[in-house]
Amino acid sequence: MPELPEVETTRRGIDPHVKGKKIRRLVVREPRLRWPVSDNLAKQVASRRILATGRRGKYLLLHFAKGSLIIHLGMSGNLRVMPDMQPPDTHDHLDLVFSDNSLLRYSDPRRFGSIHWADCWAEHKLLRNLGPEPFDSSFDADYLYRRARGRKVPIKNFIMNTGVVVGIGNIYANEALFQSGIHPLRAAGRISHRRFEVLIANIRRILEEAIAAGGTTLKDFLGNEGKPGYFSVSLQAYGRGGQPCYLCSASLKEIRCGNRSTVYCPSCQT
DNA sequence: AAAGACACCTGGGAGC
DNA sequence: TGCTCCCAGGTGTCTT
Repeated sequence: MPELPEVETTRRGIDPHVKGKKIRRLVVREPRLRWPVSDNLAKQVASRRILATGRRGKYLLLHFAKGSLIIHLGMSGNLRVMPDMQPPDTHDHLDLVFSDNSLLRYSDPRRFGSIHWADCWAEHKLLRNLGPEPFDSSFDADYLYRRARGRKVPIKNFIMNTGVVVGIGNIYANEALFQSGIHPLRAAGRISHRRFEVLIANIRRILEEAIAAGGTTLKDFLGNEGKPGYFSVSLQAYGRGGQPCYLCSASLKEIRCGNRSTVYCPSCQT
């Protein structure tokens, strides 16, 4: 369950191995992903050449001269490049086989991921209403402050809402709020402009550090080289419920917020 | 319109 | 060993 840094790590890992490759065929062993893999997909990608890779939020993009593949890894998906066809494992649902016999293999035990064709990716139903990228200059304190006016939703839910900003999953939402000293249940509309500046700076720094470390490994995630990410050693809040706060030694609290595990320091985060 | 609950699915770990 | 229960990185959709 990749968050943005895991998706970006995957994109950077596969990029040199898929760019310029021509697709010979698409093998679909299990079409029952979050949405059924379209019957037309194999025909749509056949004989096309991948010109570039991209990412929008947690969606990974493979761009062709005309059209794109939109891949989401869900909670447990991963992509690996293989030099030639290997016997598939239980959850290896798709292979994108290239003309040189190398392939890109999609694996996803929980099948929460998806793959779609789009003539124009930015207009695809799943992507067209997404908020800005966290590293985009339009994602600033003015923007967040304006969007948050009148909103009573907890700030943690607010920043995890992909219509507000993309790419912030549960782990990094916990970390960003901890490092910003903001209580996860605080109403989004009751946060000052100044605190949004701090929050945005922390979101960016944490995501950058996680990408540099190759993502966070919990259970399922492996980079495309099969190497785990190393960011989990830097987590200061997530997974530390009941343990002492690194800043003040108070016992970190663990609650449910937005139906997800949420850890915060009752003393540092207000 | 906004907020919250629920759904999808498999696997791993805890506890008995 | 093996059963049952709970939890997990996401996010679209339904209900209040």
